[in-house]
Amino acid sequence: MTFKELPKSYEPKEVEEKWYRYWIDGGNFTANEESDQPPYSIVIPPPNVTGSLHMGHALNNTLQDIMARFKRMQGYNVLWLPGTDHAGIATQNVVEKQLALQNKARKEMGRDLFIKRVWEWKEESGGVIVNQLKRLGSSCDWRRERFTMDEGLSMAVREVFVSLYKEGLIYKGDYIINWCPRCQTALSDLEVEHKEEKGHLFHIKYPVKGENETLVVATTRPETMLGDTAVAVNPDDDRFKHLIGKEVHLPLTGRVIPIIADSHVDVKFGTGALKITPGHDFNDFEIGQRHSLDAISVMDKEGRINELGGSYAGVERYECRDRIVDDLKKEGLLVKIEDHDHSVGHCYRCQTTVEPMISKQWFVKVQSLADAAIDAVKKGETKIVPQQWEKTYFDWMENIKDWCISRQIWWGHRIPAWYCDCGEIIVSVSDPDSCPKCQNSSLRQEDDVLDTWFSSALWPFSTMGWPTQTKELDLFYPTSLLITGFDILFFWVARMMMMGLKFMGSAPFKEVYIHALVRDSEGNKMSKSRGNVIDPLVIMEKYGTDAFRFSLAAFAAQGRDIKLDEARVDGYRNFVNKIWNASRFALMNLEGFEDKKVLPNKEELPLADRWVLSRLNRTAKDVSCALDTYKFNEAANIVYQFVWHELCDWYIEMIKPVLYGDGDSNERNNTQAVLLEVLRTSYQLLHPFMPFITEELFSYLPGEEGSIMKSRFPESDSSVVDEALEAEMERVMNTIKAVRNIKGEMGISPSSSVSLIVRGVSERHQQSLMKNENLLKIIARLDSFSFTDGDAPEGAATAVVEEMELYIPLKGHVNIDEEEKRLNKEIGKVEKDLEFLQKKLSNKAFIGKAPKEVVEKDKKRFEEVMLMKSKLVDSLGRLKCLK
RNA sequence: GGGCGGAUAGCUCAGUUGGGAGAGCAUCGGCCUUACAAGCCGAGGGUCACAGGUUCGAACCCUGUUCCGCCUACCA
Repeated sequence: MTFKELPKSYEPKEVEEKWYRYWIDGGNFTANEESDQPPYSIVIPPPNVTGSLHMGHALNNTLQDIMARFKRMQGYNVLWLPGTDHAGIATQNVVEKQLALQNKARKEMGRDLFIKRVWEWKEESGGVIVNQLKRLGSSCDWRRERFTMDEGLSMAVREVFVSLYKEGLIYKGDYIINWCPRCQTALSDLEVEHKEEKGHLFHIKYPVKGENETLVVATTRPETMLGDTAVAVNPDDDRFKHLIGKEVHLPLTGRVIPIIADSHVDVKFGTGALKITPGHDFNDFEIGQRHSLDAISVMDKEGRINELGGSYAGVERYECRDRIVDDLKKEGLLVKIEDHDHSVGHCYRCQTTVEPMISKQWFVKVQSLADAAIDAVKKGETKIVPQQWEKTYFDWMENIKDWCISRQIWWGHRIPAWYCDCGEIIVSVSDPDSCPKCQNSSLRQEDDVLDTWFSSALWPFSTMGWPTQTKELDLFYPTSLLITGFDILFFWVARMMMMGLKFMGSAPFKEVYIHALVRDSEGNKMSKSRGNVIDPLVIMEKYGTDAFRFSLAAFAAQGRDIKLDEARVDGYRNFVNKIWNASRFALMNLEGFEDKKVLPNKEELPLADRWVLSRLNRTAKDVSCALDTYKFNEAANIVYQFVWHELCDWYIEMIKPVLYGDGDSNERNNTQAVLLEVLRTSYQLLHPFMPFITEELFSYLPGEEGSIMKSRFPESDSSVVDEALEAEMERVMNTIKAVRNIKGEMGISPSSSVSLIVRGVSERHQQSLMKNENLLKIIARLDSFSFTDGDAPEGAATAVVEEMELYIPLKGHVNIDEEEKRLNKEIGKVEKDLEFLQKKLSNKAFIGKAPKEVVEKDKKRFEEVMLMKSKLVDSLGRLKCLK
């Protein structure tokens, strides 16, 4: 048999491109709706079509890919369904900006032309993030890629809208909503970002009508006084009781408004008198409703004062604030201005300060939907991991308010409602030809489009063909798992829960894994404005995709944000390199290997081989277990530890004598077989994390054809796990470590050979050590290895491993002072242990109350350590005699 | 205001039923040992934020405090 040799170093780039193409061409990512394998499904959190890959995406998709590849290798029929989101406002903004460069405006173009332009943009640039996901190695079923504006998904949107409308769960009305004066659209509560800002509290005198008295109100937004329709005081506030029912002159307007009593007013805040502007404040709106006050909108859609603002008409809202303050000062009505910090709402797309406004909008009545969504999690139909997020989910769901779903933009699903001159509103899945009431055929469709999250709320089933009852839906809904960041728990997860339960009758996911946010190494959120963004593509380019993915997995501890430290990525790049070199070693040492297709009986194998197989099986079990519970960091660390420190540091070193020597060819063949088996299994364990290098290396293995993706994920064989054997190996390893320690501490060059004499060994251990003599000699670099029953050798360095005393004669270059120092150090350590154990064991309460096993264990330890100490002290005594 | 999370080695972080604190990087010392110097071997380094409590025993459970982060809210 001849074997391919590996190139000297791993070149990620070429390998990654090669294998990704191979996987795609081979249809390896394609789910099969005809398969009778158990289904496993994940829908991707669709990134914005405008987006480009950031760390959040990279983490999110790496974790999904790990699960997808893991489950696929376990024999599941995996569907990982990808796609993008049309991102209404964001996309419209992007295209508008492009148009602005050409001095064009959306409104001049007209709706149809603009939409056409957006589609063109989508075709050209919308694929960026998809390609970046591919670069990451994502094993999505790209044949099923969806876009929220696809025809099928749009149909689902209409179905849902019409159905909810008919049931009375969608309504239209005049309410106060968040308005972005720049985007010129309504926003839902969630789309408003609150930020702490330094502001002022203006104290303004409102003269009481017919009295020689003024009522002072405090406000942060004096410009809204133009829309005041009352002043409210607390009904229990003695200072103002006599004013309730009277009226005040609203300064600068000539209007007169009532003084009302409402318990919402906080006696202790400001002046205790609250001006009420139902047209521009959420609270005031509610108070206004309670007291049947008029709600006056004094601003236009761009945030300028409108004609109802009298002489201020046309003035921008903040400019108006200054002017009003000036004017109040002139009239002597401004009492004072205090500094006051408060939180101000901003548009999540453009950061403009939002303006609460009264406006005709469409809403979803969410209470009943939310109740069902709460139930599903309470019953365990959907499990949220880590569980702490359930509380957040419940909290939000329990306090949810009706969802404003209409947006005054063009890019999105246009609301399927048509208006007839006769006053009829037709809500219908298909475009109506004429009014069912008056037969008039000149109908006008609603201008507004739906919130993007309305369509993404349907994602788990609309992408599988709903409302058509497809095979995919049958097989893959509900999905097995959703992986997403907590930042869209409300935006998206909660809404998918509501819609899935409503329209599919079951929750869309069995489990939801919520991962953390990726931050910079200081712990700050990455953002363009902070300039601390680490571009995942740059990292992939520098360290390779596998190293990057492995880093993300290793960082992904549950419930904790990730502070990405590039040094660790560098460390995992070295790990990739290590794997490569270990493989290279193996392939260089396969001379004469005959593949017998089956592993030798373990009885025939030497200690090292049996040990590595035992460890390997344990590792396989632990990795599966960790992945099943979404402990990605544990899984990564377990396999890292095994491959580097057990396989490379110990096993490969231990088998070198067998592979290099000209000894028993059968023994060598066995070891070669074991080495290949361990490598193959390691690649399989690593594959979900590092798809590329493992596929590449797998292809070099003799006897392997086809993709590692199609191979079976390692299942642990518990009959191979052997604790006694692992203990035996540990004794050998500790012996080697003791020799290395003496050499290191005594300044003896590692290459200089020394003798090892073992005294006081038990018969069993002696046999085992003798069997491994060759191994000990080579790895510990000994020129002789022997046992003695007689006196301890003189002039030797000493160590104690279990019951064994180890002696290394130091011959001519003996350094007694050094060895004395070293022994004292060892004795010091041992004494500390003894002191601790002594204290514990002399505590009657401990002996009496602690479990027997624990007490026994400590007693045994105490004896062992006592023995060790006496041996070390003896050695020290003998050493002193030499002086 | 409410809620959640964090504080462990110089740095970044693990530590799930409470039983003598771990990793990687960094540091120090020694090695070109024919897979790998992106490596190998050895060593040093922690009153697990603070104060109480429960327990034979606490990084872990309970209470309180301080500092940091995030989410959320009708903070005029």
